Amino acid sequence: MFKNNLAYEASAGSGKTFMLVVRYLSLLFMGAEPSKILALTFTNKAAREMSERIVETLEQLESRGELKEIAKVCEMSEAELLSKRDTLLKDFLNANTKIMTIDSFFTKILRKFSLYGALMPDFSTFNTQHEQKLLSRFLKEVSVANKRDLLINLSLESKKRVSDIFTLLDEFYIKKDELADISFTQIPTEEIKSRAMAALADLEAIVSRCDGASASLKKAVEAKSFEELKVKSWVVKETLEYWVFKKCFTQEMNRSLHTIQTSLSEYYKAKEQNFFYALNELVNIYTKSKKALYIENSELSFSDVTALVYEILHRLDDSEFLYFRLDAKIEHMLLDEFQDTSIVQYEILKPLIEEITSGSGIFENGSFFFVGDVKQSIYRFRGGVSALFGEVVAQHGTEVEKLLTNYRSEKEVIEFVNRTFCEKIEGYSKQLVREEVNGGYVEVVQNDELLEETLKQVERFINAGADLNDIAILCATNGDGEEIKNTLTAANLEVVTETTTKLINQRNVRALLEYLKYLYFQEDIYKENFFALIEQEPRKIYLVDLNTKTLFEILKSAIDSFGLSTDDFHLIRFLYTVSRYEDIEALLFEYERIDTPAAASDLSGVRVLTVHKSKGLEYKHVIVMDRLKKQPASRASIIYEYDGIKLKNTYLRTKNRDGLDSDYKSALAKEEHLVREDSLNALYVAFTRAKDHLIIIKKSEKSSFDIVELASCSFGKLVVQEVAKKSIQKFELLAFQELYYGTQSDILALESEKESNLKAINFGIALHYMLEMMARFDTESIKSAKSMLLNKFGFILDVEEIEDICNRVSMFVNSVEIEHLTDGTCYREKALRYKNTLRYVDLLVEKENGSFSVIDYKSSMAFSEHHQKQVRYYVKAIREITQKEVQGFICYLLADEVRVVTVLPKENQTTF
DNA sequence: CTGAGAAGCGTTTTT
DNA sequence: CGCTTCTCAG
Repeated sequence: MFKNNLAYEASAGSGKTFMLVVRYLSLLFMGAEPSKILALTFTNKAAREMSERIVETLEQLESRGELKEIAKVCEMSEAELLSKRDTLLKDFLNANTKIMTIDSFFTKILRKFSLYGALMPDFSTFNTQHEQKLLSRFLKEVSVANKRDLLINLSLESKKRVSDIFTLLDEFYIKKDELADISFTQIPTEEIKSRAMAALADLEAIVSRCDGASASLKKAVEAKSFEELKVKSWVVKETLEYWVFKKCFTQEMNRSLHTIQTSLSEYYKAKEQNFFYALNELVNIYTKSKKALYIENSELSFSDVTALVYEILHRLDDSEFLYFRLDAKIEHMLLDEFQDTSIVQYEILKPLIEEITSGSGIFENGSFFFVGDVKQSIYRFRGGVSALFGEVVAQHGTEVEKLLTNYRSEKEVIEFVNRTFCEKIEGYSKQLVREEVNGGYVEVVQNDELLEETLKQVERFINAGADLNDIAILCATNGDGEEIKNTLTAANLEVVTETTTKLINQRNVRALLEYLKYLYFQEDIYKENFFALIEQEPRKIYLVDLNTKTLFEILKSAIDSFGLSTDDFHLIRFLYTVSRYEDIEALLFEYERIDTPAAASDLSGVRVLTVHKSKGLEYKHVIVMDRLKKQPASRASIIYEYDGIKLKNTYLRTKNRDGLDSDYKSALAKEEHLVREDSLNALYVAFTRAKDHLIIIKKSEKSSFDIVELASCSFGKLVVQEVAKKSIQKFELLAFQELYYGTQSDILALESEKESNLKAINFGIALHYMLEMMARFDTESIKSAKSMLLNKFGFILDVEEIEDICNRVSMFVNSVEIEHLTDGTCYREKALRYKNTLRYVDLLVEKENGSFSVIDYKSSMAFSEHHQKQVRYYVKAIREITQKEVQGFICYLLADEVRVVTVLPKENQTTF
C-alpha cells in the first residue's frame, strides 16, 4: 500500500537506495509527473546514481527485485507495470526531472530569484569566497560604520586574530536566523575584577600571617593583576585544604576562594556577553560586505546561497509564485540522507513539506518521503543536527518504518557491527542477517606501525586472490590518506586516491609558492620557508626580473636550479595550473583559492579514502586504519546548545569555566556528548562499508577505536571468491563521469593520469589543445593554432614533440575521410548536459540531413576499449537529447597516419 | 608521590 | 591556542 507520509530509518546496507528507487518509480506508475517529483540527495554522485538507477531499473524491470516491491506499493499487477514501462521511461527521459543535491536545488531557486537578491542569474558558486577581498571590504565597512573600536576590542579582549574572528562571524552569519531569539547585553567587568582582587588580597593577608607558609604557597597567592589570578590552578578547586595550602588552611581562606570563584564566573559570563554582543553587531557589517562582494563578483559560496534563499523565501509569502518560478509545483518530495540536513536547509524546505502534507488521501496534495539513519550522521560540523530526523517525524506526523535487514554484508561483518555498537549507540537496533549468507571475516589487528601493517593486510588480500579494485582503505584524514598512498605506491601497488587534498598544500608546491613570495616581497622569511620546505641549506637566491619572464619560466628554472624533481606529478600539475595566471600578483593573491586536487581519481587500484568520503559506498574488502596522528582537540570556540532542533543558547568556550558555572558545564557536557556521538557514528560508517571482509588496524595508545573498546580478535574466515575481472571497466566509466568541469584540456589532464608516462600526458593535452584552437579544419588555421600551442606548451614539450603534433594535425586536416566527417556545422568542445552531468565532446558535427556525428580525438591506440565506451555514452546521450540519428567516431591521430574508427552500438550495454 | 607552571608540539571531516 | 610532557618544589 502506498503511504503518503513515510520515513525509513535505514541502517547501513539496508537497501536505502533500493527503497528510494521503489518510491520514485511507484510515484511514476501511479501517475505522478516526473517534473513534480523533487528528489534531493547530498552528493552529486548520489544524485547521478539515483537517476541512473531509475533508468536502469525501468529498462530491466522484468528481472529486477524492485518490480515486486513496486507492485506491492502501487497495488498493481506486475504485468500492468510492465505494460506501462516503455511510456514511463520515455516520459522520464524527456522530463525536466528534479533529482539533484540539496545545494543545487537551492542554487536553482536562487537563479530563478536572482533579481530579488540583486544578483545576475549566471552567478557562480565556490566553496570559499575571496577571503582577502572580503577582509578588506569588511574592514572598510567597519570603519565607515564607526565600529573600529568594537572590532579592535573584540580582537584584543578575546586574544583572537582577526582571521579567527572572521570564522566566528561566518558561523553567526550562517546561524543568523536561529540566533534571532537570543539577545546579548554588554556587561562591564571592572567592578567584578576588583571584587576578585580584594578577595585575593584577603587571602594573601592570611598567608602572610601564617608561619609555615612555603615559598610555593606565597607564590601561589601572588598575582599582580586579575589576568594572573584567573590562570592560577587553585581558583577552580572546591577547597583550599590541599597541597601547600594545607599547612595554613582556615575556613576563612575558602570564603575568599568562593568570592573569587563567584566573581570569576560572573566575569566569564560578562566576557562572553560582551564578545557575542560585539560579534552580533559586526555580523551585520559582515553580511553587508559579503553581499556587496558577491553582487560585484557574481560569486557565491554554498552558505551564501542557502542564506539568501532562506531570506528570499521568507520575504515572499506567495508560494504560488515560487512554484511558478520553479516551472512546476512540487507535489512529491523524496529526501535522501536526511540526518545530514542542516537546520537552515530544513527551514527552507519546511513550507514545501507543510504544503505537501497538509492534505489527505493519495496524491490529493502530494506525498512526502525521507530516508536517513541517525547512526550515520557525521556532518555536525557542517550544521547537521541529529535530532532533526525525530523532530521532523513529530512535526509532520510521519510514519516511520525501520529497515532492519542488511543486504550488504556477510554474516560475520554484520554480527561484529551489532556487537560493537549495540551497547554504545543509543537505541541501536540489531541488523538482521539475511538467510543466505553465513561467511565473512573480521579482524582487529593491533600494531603501532600502522602504515606497515596496512600494507601487510593489503598484500594479504591480494595473495588471497582479491581484485585490487575491491579493496578500500578508510582513514580519518586526507593527510593520512596521502601517507598510505605513498606507502602503497612505494610497494608498487596501484592506488586510487579519493582524498581531497589540495594541490597547493603539497610540500613542493608550497615551496615554490614561498619562492615566488620571496621574489615578489623580498622578505627573508619566505626564503627560509622555501629552503626548509625543500630540505636544503638556505643560500642566496638570485632575483628574477618578474616583468620579462613568465611565471612558467620562473618556476621551471627554479625547479631546475634547486634540483627539485622534474617528474614530480604535483609540480607538473602546478606548472600547468599557474600558466593560467597572467602575472605573479594575480597568482600570489589568488592562489589560496586554487582548488585543483593534488591527485585525481585514477582508474584502477586500491581505493584510499576518508571515512567521510566513503559514506554511501561499499567495498568487498575494507581496511579501517587508525589515525596516524593524535586526535585534534575540539577547538570550536563557540558552543551552541540545542534543545532538539532549537538553538537555546550560545557559550564561549573558556578553559576552567566548567568548574565555576553550572549552565556552562551542562552545555559543555552536551557538546562533548555530541562530539562523542559523531566519532562513534564515523566508526559505524567505516565498519559498515565492508561487504565480505573487514580488517581494523588499531594502535596501542590513543586509538580512535577506544570508544568502542576494541581488542585484537578475529571472526570467520578470509575467503576471496574468484570473480571475473569485469568490475574494472565499470570503475573506469564511473571515474570518467566524475570529470565534468573545466575545459576539455583540464579534463584530459585528469583523465590521463592512468598513463604513467607524463610526457604522454602532456603530449595528449597539447594535441587536444591545438585541435581546440583550430578556427577551421584547414591548413591556414594550423599556423595560428601552432603559435597558441607554443605559447601554452612550448616549455613542457620538446621541439620534436611540437613538430609531431603539428604533423599529426596537418595529416588530420588533409585527410579525405576527415573532410567527409566534418562536413556540416561543427561544434567544438561542446558541453553536453545529460542526466545531471556535464561532459565535453571534442567535436560534434551536425550534418545537413539533421543527423549528428560525435568525434573524439585520441593520440594513441592504448585504452581503446575505454574510448569506445566513452564515445558510445556520448552517442546515447546525444541521441536521447536530440532524438536524432547519431553516429560515433574515434579519430586516432597517430604519428604516421590518421585512423578513424566507427563506434558501433554494443549489445547488452549496461546503462550507467 | 603530587601538583603547579614552563616548555614543547601539532593543528579534521565537505556540498 | 590548547593540550601533553617535562621539571621542580615540597
